[in-house]
Amino acid sequence: MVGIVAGMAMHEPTFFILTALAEGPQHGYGVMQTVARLSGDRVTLRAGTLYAALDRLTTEGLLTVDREEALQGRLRRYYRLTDAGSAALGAEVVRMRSAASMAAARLRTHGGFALAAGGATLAASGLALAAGGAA
Amino acid sequence: MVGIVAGMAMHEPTFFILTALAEGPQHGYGVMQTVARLSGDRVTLRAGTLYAALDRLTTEGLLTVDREEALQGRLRRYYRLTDAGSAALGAEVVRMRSAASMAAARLRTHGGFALAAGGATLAASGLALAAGGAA
DNA sequence: GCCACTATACCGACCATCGGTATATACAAA
DNA sequence: TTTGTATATACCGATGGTCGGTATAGTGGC
Repeated sequence: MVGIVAGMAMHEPTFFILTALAEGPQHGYGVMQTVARLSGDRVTLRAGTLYAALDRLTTEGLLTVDREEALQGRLRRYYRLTDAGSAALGAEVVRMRSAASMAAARLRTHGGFALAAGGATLAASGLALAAGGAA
Repeated sequence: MVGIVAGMAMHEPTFFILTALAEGPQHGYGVMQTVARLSGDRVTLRAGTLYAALDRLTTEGLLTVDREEALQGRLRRYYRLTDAGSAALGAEVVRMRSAASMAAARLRTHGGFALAAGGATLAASGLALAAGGAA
């Protein structure tokens, strides 16, 4: 079973969990807060989603347990990205960018519609991303 | 004034169906082929996924039936994006780009892993890792 | 006659996510 | 004191989009 990467797109909560951990190890509850912050409170992970995903991603080899701290009897389990996890997140970034530019191009040819409300911002971010990728 | 979708991320097949229709009306089977072509055969829609999605998106107001052609007794139902559908796809493009740049930035600060090497190399390494992990 | 292609459509199964709940500790407010 | 909120992990049933397969039906090739 490949599944892990192979081009299969990941769901948004999964993507945000990996993104939250990309900067360094964090424990579950910290991931929950980071994801909320990163997404501007748009994605608020449920406990069920979070811990199920952490277990699943660990099994898949994208995450690993960094360390466990016993804080006043409460357990704090820190997770971090494995190399495979970084690669998977990186591949997802590439996939998202290519899909986004494909859709944007087709929306443009369609005519009338020009990327609602975010035209300038979108173009700017696109150029910035292109520059970053090329550097 | 995006608003319509409220930020909920769509799944990849749904995204590709909207993208396929962004250039102009197509019938179901045509969408299936366009999606396969756009994704380089990575996303091959199953009949169940396709027609269920077309129905669902029509109910949600993102698609509408453009026309129906009776071709030698066979029905050809053409769908097209509504304004809401174009807006939803545009919003999704913005969301994907912002999420991608966020993840890329965090991967960079992490140090070890850099996107600088380029998309193709990155994708290749991801696939290589997947193949290795399968063993 | 059989198979592949076009074309729409239904069905059961899978699984990630959602929403809720349970557990336990600490600290602040009523 | 009791309640409520925040931290922190974890289980449970329900939902829903996708997957994989199948049904139907006409066309064209071998």
